[in-house]
Amino acid sequence: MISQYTHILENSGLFQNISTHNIAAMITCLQPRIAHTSKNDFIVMAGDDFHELGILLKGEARVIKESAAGNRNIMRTLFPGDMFGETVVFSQVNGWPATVQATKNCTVFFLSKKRIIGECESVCPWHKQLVMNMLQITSERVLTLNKKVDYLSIKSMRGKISTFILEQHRKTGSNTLDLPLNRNELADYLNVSRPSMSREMGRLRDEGVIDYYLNSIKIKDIVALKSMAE
Amino acid sequence: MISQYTHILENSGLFQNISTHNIAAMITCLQPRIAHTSKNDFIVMAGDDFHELGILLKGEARVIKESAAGNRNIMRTLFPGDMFGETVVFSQVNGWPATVQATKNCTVFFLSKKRIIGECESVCPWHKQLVMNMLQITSERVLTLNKKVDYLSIKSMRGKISTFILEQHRKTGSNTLDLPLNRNELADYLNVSRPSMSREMGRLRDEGVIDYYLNSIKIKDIVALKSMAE
DNA sequence: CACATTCCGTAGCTATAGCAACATAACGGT
DNA sequence: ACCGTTATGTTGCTATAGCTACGGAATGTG
Repeated sequence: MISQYTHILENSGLFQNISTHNIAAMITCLQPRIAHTSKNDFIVMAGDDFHELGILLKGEARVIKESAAGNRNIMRTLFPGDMFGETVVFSQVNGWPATVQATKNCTVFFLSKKRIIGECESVCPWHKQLVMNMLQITSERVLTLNKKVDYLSIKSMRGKISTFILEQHRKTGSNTLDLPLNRNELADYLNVSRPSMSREMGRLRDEGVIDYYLNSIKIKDIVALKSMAE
Repeated sequence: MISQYTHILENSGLFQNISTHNIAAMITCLQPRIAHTSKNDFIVMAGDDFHELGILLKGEARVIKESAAGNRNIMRTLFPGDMFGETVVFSQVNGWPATVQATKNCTVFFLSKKRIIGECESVCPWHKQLVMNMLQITSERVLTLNKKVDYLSIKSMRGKISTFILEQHRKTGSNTLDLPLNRNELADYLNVSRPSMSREMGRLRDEGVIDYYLNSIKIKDIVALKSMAE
């Protein structure tokens, strides 16, 4: 029954660095709740008081959030192995901030907060790894979000572009680098419009600060580039 | 020696829901490293490979971050009880992204990642609470950052203001509400300029959507307000 | 009360980025 | 090589928000 899904759990981050064999053994101890949800049914509703974390084992689902204005937005689409609710479960928020709706028939693996922390430490030494994984996942989420806030807080187009290029430069150390995103994705990430971004990149090129062709960028004047990033 | 600081640890979030008495007992098991740093000395340098989390017990320190352009920015000021490095420690980042510098003579409490997770479960039942606290702190940080990203992603002035007011409205349920921030702080939070914000608020008032006086706001046309929030 | 200081509202000017629309270049499949 | 599709570059117009500066209100202090 569950054992057929261990390979999915293995790829879910929560169980990283735990061998397939041990995952199978842990499941007994974790006492997950397995739920089957039909297409279009709700897995969790916004506002529900719910103290579990979910991992989608089979099917497909959508995380839907209602904006302050009352619009429903699809935040992300879940595929087998994806986890949801991990942030809410460990916070002291009283209700789920989003709705999860099955878009196909789904099988979902629910874990209670208490079980993750470990009520059976003596029996199950892998709990420590589980907790470590959980901490790692949320910590890295914090770092990602922090970086995103950094970018969004830059007001000028120039600043955003330059900072992004410099960041890539720092990672590779090279003056020629490949953008990991295409123009649309980059514009989305920086929260600007694509044409405006292209225009500004063109200006930077005209001024001899950078050169580029498609997603390959060459830094020609790093001093100037740094000054653009404020 | 350390015992004089237990009341500070008590207020640090990491030790919430653990009694003063138990904190004292835990310290033996956690084997913290206590460091004394003179004014202007560095507690941690950016790039250091460091696997501990810090809590400032005495003194004052600054978290300084170097921007992509090479500028040094003061990210925050630490006071006794404040924790730092908690995000980095549990992620797989190889070096510290910021520098922590003492601005007064400091006493710092360092805890290793391993000790927090707990190497001595049988002896110390409070570890679970410690881990819970850690998870709660980072989870709530994720939620806060998510909210901030939401606001920053709204492009129009109107959208930002309306969304913020609606959010406050949802919390209290009342049509008259007090802003928790003054104009400068609000403008900072929304990452816009104060005069532009004031101007747009004035327009919303002229159009009969809201009314306000200083930090007290009255929603006059909630339907319109919701439509402004997109 | 007088005074300083902080906070807030307002206005004019300007730079900037959004938007829509179109042109061109890369890509992928047949 | 052809064609359809997608990604990218470019441009003109316009709305929007930034910036600076200033005046008035509120608050705090001696």
